[in-house]
Amino acid sequence: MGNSIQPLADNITLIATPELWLEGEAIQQLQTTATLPNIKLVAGMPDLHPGRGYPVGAAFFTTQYLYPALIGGDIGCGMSLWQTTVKIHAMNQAKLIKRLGNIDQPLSEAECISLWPDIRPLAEHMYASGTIGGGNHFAELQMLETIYAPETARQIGLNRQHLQLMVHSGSRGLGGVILDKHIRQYGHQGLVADGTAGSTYLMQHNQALDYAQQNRELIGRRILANLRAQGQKLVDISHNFIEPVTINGESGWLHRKGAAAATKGLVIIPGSRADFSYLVQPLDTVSALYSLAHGAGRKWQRSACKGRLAGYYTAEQLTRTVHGSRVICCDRELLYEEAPQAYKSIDSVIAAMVQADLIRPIARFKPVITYKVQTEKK
DNA sequence: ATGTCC
Repeated sequence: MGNSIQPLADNITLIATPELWLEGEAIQQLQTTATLPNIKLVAGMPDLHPGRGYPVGAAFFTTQYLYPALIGGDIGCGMSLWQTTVKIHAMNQAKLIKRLGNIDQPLSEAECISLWPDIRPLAEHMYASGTIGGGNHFAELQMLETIYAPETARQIGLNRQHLQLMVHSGSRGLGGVILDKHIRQYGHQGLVADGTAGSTYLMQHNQALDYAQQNRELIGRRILANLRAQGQKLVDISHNFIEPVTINGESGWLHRKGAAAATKGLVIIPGSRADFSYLVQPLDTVSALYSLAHGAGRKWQRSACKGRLAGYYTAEQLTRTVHGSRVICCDRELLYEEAPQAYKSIDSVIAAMVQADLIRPIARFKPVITYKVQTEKK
């Protein structure tokens, strides 16, 4: 095994199989980024795809220097998984959708505290609290489809009779404000981590990381409250952030951009809205820079989706999937941009990591209801 | 990605 770990250069590793489709531009971006000063090691995940200058689905190890632009605006973006007490057989889709209601408006401070009495202060960024955001962000009710590791599934409390809830969201406007300010002042260059600029960024980055995690918790609690259910958060893993690490005895900074942290317990990896999501246990991931794929990875650019799909599918048709799940999305553009056809098969991404001995699958889930946005655009 | 830009 381990045949899906491909060295692209002295300092670049790519986790991919021959069957896995990867865009040339993404590999190009990976190689270009690897030549930046003080970037020592680079690992491409099997969901690697092109980003704005830098690839998405990769981890970068630097010494001394931080590259805020590598992380991008959505600092702290991540995935959480909850086990809910919503009984599958006691609920139908229509009832669930009705109860879920509209969660597009930010929660007031009082609502936040009511949902989560132990919440830490969210400072001035209350405006987006409890909201999912746009783009590829979503909340999804799911049901267990296959359990691969019954003992682990039992230990963490996975329950076949009850729905699971997955939340994908980030730091909303906060991370973007931090990056914009930083880029205006210093551009895209790397900054010494313990210098003034570097340490200021790192402090703000840590706040955004914290805010993003709290916001996912709020979203989860908000949805559970609407469903009149309880729930337990099983997993919360960020895929856009920087953390200090020591690799081969050298201390430095691990930058993850669309790469899930593999050092913080189980990881939930979503497929497209018409595909499975996998709960996995990370194994030895040092070859992948302690990271894993964060999803299926885009196959088509956002801008190409409508042109490729509009002749075949109406927006209405895109609100139903092959799994019989429903997509709550009143934004027609987003329905096309996030169509399952725009993403790779999650099985191909998972297979690459299994073959590389990076993960052990624990269970997989199928979508029941995917919530994007309920409110019509003006 | 964006209490988003046209």
